Amino acid sequence: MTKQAGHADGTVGKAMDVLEAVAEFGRPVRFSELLAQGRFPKATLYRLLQTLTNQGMLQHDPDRNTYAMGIRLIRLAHAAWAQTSIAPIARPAIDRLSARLGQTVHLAQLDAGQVLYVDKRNARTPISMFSDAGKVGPAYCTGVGKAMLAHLPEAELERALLAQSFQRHTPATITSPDALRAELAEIRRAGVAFDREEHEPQIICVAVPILNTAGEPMGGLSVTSSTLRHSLADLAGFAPELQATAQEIAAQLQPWAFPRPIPETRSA
Amino acid sequence: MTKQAGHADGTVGKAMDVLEAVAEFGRPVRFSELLAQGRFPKATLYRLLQTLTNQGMLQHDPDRNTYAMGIRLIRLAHAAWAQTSIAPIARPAIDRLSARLGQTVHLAQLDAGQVLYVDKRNARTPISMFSDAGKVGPAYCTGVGKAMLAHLPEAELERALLAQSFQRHTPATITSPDALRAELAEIRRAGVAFDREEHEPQIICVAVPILNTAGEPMGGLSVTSSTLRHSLADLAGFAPELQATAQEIAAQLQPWAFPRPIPETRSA
DNA sequence: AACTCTCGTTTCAATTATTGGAACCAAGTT
DNA sequence: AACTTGGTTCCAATAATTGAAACGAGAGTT
Repeated sequence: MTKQAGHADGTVGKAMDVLEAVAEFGRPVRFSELLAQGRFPKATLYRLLQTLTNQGMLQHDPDRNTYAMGIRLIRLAHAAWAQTSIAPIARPAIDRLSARLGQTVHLAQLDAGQVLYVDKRNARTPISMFSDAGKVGPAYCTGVGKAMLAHLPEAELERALLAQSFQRHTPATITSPDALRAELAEIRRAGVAFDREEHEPQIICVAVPILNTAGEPMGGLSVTSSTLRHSLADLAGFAPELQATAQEIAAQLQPWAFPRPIPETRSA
Repeated sequence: MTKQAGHADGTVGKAMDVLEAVAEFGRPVRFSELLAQGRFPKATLYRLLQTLTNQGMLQHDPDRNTYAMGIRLIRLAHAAWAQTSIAPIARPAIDRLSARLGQTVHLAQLDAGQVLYVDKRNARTPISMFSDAGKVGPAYCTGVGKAMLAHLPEAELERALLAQSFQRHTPATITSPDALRAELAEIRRAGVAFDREEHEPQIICVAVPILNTAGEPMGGLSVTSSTLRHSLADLAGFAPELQATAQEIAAQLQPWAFPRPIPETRSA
């Protein structure tokens, strides 16, 4: 029978699956726990784990019989962060924006139709940590998500839309592709996107895309607040500053000649 | 660097090699550049790259025909961070320490006999990022490394010692297990460890372990400086503050037990 | 235009690794 | 001692990987 669509090519695909399974646990995990997920038969999972451990991608604690993320993986992740994330480049600009606005600022990138937060600043605790960044969220109901989706080439947008769950989180959530398309057109026209309590009640935000010279979205930048402290109109007032910062970042981005976002499916 | 980690077992091993090769370039890299390394025959390398790209571990820029680290790795980085790191817990304490001392502060954990830096503060640029942290270093010739090794249970110390390269970096580097054992005994007695230009010339540091109630080292904390600015005696003056902070962190650590449950970040 | 050189992609049969059911072992329970 | 749970190993059928070589697409060059 055919393998399930999406991710399953070769041994490598399976190994990456295992890696992610371990990652998702967020703690050292036992063989049997992974086995219970039913992703792979016993012997296969066993050898996969062994291989990954040999490769230093996982670490095996022989006492507790648990597996955890390995040092090599951390090194690679570090490299990925430094190289393909726009965060290091955007950092100074975001520092300034955050200082000037004194609001919560998010920097995100699009990853397979989802929003990956790569940096975050908060007025109260101006220290940015990776523990804040790195989180993944939906694109269809967040400011940065919609801002980026709005500027995606048609073909890629198509794929991205398929990846959306359109789950209703609040009364304001956009729950259909068509409604989202309309919203995206409006965002494209206005140049800014708003999150009108679409993801969480009382949480609102204004966002702009960071575009390369080809007009493709390389990232998104947003100011987030709550209805208790700001109105949408207040947030709209931040838009010019956001735009300016986004363009500043975009300018820094060019020399690096970054690869385009969302590689995704080939052939099949 | 050449490949160290291993007998390339299976396809997975080779894939990881390719991943690391790309990482080492530190920039988007062409197919031919990787091919020129002679690690793999043309077709093999080609398919390996394709697989990794499909898996989101690499990104392919079709215009420039280059490969770069993929975004999926950043997600994994976040997981690794949340899972192996005491940084989120230690953060407030380190903030305070850094502010009070105005010196470069490192927070590290022991990982398979190596030092994994999980946070770093610098007086000049008080923003801590994963690009600073995430680095891996030797244990036998760094302050934090020795501080942690000194408090390892005998069995684990044994394993850790086997993982040390004892490579000479400077005239002061400790280059034998026996010499290191003696140094560790002294550190255990004194409660603090010094790096006396053992890793890099002119770089010195004072470090203390962060111990749990069982006396096992959960991490290490250090103040780093250079001989141009401080003497070892100066650094010794920081020791009490370091100790206090280490204990503060240790206190915060207890309630969380060992593996800290990850705050849920699910979306779909 | 024709030539050619480089770079990337695809083919295909021989080789090799992967697969996973089942047996096996080791500890802890009843 | 019998039974359960959790982890490791066997091994023949299967499916993937392999890589030399052919192929195609551009970019210069003559």
